[in-house]
Amino acid sequence: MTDDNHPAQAADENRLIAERRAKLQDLRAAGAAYPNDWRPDTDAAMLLERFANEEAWHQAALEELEERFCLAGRIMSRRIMGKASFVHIQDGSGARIQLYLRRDDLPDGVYRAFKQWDIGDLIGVAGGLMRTRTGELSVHADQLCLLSKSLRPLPEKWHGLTDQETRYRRRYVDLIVNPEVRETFVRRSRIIRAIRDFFDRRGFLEVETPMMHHIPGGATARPFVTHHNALDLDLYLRVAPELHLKRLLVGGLEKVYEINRNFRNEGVSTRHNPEFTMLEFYWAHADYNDLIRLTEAMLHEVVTLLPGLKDGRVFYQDVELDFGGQYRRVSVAEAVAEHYPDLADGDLRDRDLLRSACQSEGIHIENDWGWGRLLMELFEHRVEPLLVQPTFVTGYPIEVSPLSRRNDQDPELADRFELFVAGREIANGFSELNDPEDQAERFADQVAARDAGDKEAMHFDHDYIRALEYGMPPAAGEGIGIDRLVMLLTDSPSIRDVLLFPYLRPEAE
RNA sequence: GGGCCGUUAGCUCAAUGGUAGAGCAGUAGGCUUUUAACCUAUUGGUUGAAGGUUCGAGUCCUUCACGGCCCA
Repeated sequence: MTDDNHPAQAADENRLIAERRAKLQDLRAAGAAYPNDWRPDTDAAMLLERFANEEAWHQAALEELEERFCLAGRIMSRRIMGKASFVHIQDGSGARIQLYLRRDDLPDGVYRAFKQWDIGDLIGVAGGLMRTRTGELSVHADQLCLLSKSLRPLPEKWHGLTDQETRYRRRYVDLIVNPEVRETFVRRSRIIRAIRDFFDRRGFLEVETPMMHHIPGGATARPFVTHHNALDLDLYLRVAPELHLKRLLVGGLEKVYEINRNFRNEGVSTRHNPEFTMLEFYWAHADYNDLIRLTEAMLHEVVTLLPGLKDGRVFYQDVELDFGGQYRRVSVAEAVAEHYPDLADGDLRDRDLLRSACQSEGIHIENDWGWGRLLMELFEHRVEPLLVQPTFVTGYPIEVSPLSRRNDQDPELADRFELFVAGREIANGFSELNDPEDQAERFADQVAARDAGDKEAMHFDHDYIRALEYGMPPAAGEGIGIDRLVMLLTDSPSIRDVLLFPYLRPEAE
């Protein structure tokens, strides 16, 4: 910081801000700049709800009501008509209520001071209620004070703030002027609370495991690297909590869940943010079929609890999604066979045939990929986008499932599923691999893939193997992308719309 | 990473290569039940940044920054 960045003399200061800053100086001189002694006893939403009935609460009834109300909110609009004014304030409830200010009904000098205030200022108001000619419930003020001066003008009242970049960078302004943004984040909070409640009632313990890992693991993804100064040690931000949560299964915490941030060092898009929120839960003495049933129950409950969503149905980008009842189940092989008629059932494990199928689809492939990886490429290419209604996909190849238990009948497949909705992966769950020797071999395969250049492949986690060697109960575990789920349930086209502060490159100087 | 589009006043937007404008907000005045209040007057610009072409660039060209959409 240099001298020309002094807060009172910022170089980019424009005239509008300068005018308001001058008003603030006057307030400071009067010793009334930033008081903290106003205590509202209600809010706009409560008043609008309580007095919603216009017939019962007509003007005369409101006048007889010997009740005074005290509110605090932000000035959103003003209509000054000489010795009386109308003002709309928006308060912490998110609702707006009109104030009627009449010079002769306010203490001396207050009305004159009010005329110096600006849209955006935070004010306190007290008074009785009234209804205007058009029937709008209004607070007839007999007390009024300025609580916090706003130096920066708010966006225009009619068009508001529409520039996407500014909305994401200045989310605080977006929240003030775009009510649906507030609604989205209220709903996000409700969704997460409903999920916690669902698991708590079933005896799951919410836990917190490390964000900083010596060995990144639990997912195939590139990690962020950071550095611990005192220990002079590089650390990785976690890509998944999975391996720690399963250590807890070993330790006897047999039903655990964590809702927290993961960090993946990959591109940024409408579906990817470098940090994102995952629910992961682990359940001893259960398998992936139990997870499928639990997931259905959870989603149905969450959707039903959200206001305005009945019968488990929700509209996402004009498509109706049905989260009620039992979701469709299909195996990877079935789905691929259905959409690639040239491939017969027996071809789906034929590496050469799958390679040529990928090539004719224009899919980039690597030489060392086995049939499992190739099959998944075909699946992602043509099937995934078509899975609009909630669908559980099962029968995943072991090759792409390094932490899953092998299927008893078919050791090349994992006891695993993924849930797709609106063409997107929402959940990934499987019966856990608790055989330490099998797990050690699969880590070794991952290390070999790493050495061959796959930067997303996992490291060998010796302590995790040691934990398994103590004996992990048979279990199933699942991860659900909370941001993607919230996108679906708030009809948000971009992940940035469900993150309060999505990642953006630094602003240009 | 690639393609397309965008960036002009605080906000929302105009402007054939030829004097940078409007609405809202602001400022001054009027108005004691308004509803995007109204009436009168009026201020406000490094056109994202840097180069280039041109007598002349918001507009055309190049590079860069940031964002949006699509693709990988």
